[in-house]
Amino acid sequence: MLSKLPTSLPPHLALKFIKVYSNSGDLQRARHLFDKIPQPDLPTWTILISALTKHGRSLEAIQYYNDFRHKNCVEPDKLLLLSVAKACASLRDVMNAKRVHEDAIRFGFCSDVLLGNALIDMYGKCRCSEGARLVFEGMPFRDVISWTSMASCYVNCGLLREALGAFRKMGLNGERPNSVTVSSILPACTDLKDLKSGREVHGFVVRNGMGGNVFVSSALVNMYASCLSIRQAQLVFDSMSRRDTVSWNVLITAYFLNKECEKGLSVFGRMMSEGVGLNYASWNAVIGGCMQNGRTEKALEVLSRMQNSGFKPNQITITSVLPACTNLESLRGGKQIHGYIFRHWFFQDLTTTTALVFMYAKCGDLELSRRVFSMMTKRDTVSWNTMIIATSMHGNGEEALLLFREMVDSGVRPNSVTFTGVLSGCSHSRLVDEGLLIFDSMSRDHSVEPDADHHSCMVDVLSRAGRLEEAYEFIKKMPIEPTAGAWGALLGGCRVYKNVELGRIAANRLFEIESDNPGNYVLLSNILVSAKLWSEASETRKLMRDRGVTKNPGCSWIQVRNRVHTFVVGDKSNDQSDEIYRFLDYMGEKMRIAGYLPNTDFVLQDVDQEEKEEVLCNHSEKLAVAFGVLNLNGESSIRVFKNLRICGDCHNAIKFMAKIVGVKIIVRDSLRFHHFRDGLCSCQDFW
DNA sequence: ATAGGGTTAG
Repeated sequence: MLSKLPTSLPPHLALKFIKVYSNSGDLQRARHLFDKIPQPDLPTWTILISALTKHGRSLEAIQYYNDFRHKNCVEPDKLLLLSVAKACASLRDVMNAKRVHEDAIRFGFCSDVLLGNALIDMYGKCRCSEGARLVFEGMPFRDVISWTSMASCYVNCGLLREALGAFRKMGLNGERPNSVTVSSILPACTDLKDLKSGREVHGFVVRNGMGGNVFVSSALVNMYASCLSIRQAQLVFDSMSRRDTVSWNVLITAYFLNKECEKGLSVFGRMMSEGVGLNYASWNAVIGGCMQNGRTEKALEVLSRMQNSGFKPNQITITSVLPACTNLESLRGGKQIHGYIFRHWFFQDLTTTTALVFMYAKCGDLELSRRVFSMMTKRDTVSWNTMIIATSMHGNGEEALLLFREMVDSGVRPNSVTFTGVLSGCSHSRLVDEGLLIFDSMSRDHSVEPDADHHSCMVDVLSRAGRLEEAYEFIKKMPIEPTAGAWGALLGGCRVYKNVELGRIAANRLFEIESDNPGNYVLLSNILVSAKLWSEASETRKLMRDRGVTKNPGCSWIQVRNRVHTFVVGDKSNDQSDEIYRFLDYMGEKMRIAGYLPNTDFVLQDVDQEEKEEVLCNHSEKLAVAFGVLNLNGESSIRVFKNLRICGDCHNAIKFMAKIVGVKIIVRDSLRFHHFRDGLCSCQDFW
């Protein structure tokens, strides 16, 4: 068909054909025809560009608009600018948004309410409140839509107080808010947890009879759930005359946010039995809600029901369930989800990719974590933070510092989480001076005020480097009340550097502010035992018993094929327990020949030397490592996880084992990852 | 012409 058309149509005919093709949605042909016209006139440009925008082909619309500007022979009309403004809004394209605004001024459309409103909306979607305000303030006449768009823009930009201000001001300026205004403004109250303003808006809704609008009433449910209580939210929900899927979704989310999983699930059940249509957000609200409340199993169960109901997990579903692999440290499951993400092109999404980076890091594979991060084309504060935290967890402080520099250089603003990440990296790599410099630069260069966590990180930086007196001085000079984190860091340092005096001070503070944490009693007792202060050590353990505090049982686990195998000290319940102990015996001989000396400091009981060595050989981490080595299946590395800190003797023994067996052994304890390879550990024995 | 719900880091 196309080839039979004459190559150059007379202009009026070309316009007619482009119109026909555009209206029928055949934009390929419309473009084809358009491209052949040597000098299109204004109506032709306008028809094509507005058709492209209307059919969601915003990128092409903007390209043609830039062509149009380049040729510079015709002036744009209002309709053309309106279309391009819409295109910029849908792509959140600030750069071209500014061009449209410029043209509107240059060609004298500033006083037009219709175009002005479109420009405000465009800037709002682009999250550029300055632009929107310029347009808004330059308008000679403003209607409800101008005010509503301005308020929406403020909400989009996170300027919630300003949004409420606009709502209040519009009444004074003689414009009455409508239901759209109200449903735009209520999320501001919700996010601010501002019950007073929320009630004020609710009053307005009642006085003006807007309660029947589902947008408005659903927003009210959300507001009450966030500002007052789930009960009040339920009351508003019950009084609604009309409810749609979104209203139900709001209620479900509210219950999960309030940690009432069973109620959330039962609302979801009612939704199904009452025949309310479910959509993706409904499923995602339940799955995400379960995940947020630690109900991983339930989340996975709902996920499979979702799939059985004909909903394919979408990008948000996947991002919600990915932390299941992160928390279960299931590298296998995580890789499967990565495959799904790859096949469905979800990897373009920042949130999803960030969750992937974190999953790989927490599952012990920093290399894959880096690889995913390096492929990201756009990075925000959270994604940079995630990579920084990932490298810090693995003890690569230098790399964390480099990432931090790169982040700042690329113009992404660090927040308080960034600094917790960087500083903990410094503490794991003995970067004391660097840590101090970063800490000092926080408020000066980045306007982030150091909080209690940052101070604790600094105590950790100093303590881990053995500068215990300085760490103690730092605590004493802190402008805020030192938390358990700060004293805990000092106590940890005292354990490594065997400082009884400061250890006692730190522990005694911890026994007051964190009296139920068994770890503190155990740490002090360990310090006292290694100083041979047996009776004081047993007093500490007595104090712990008297207070009813019980030691957390240490346990280690490892995933082999599809199963997680868990070990406690002296465990003999594994199918392969006999082999494990035989293997450890055999290893023990080889290790001794290689120069390994058992470090019996780590045995608490006052027993004789031989017995102490016996006790050391059955620590859960050694059992899990042995099991991993026995079940290598051709892998060159194994990953073991432990709930408590790795024991010092185990740390030493695993170095020897990695060398003798010739594999990479990765152990994650409660504080960080240790990469054992060829007789050395990545933490440089600094843990 | 302007409107609501589901996702990532400590």
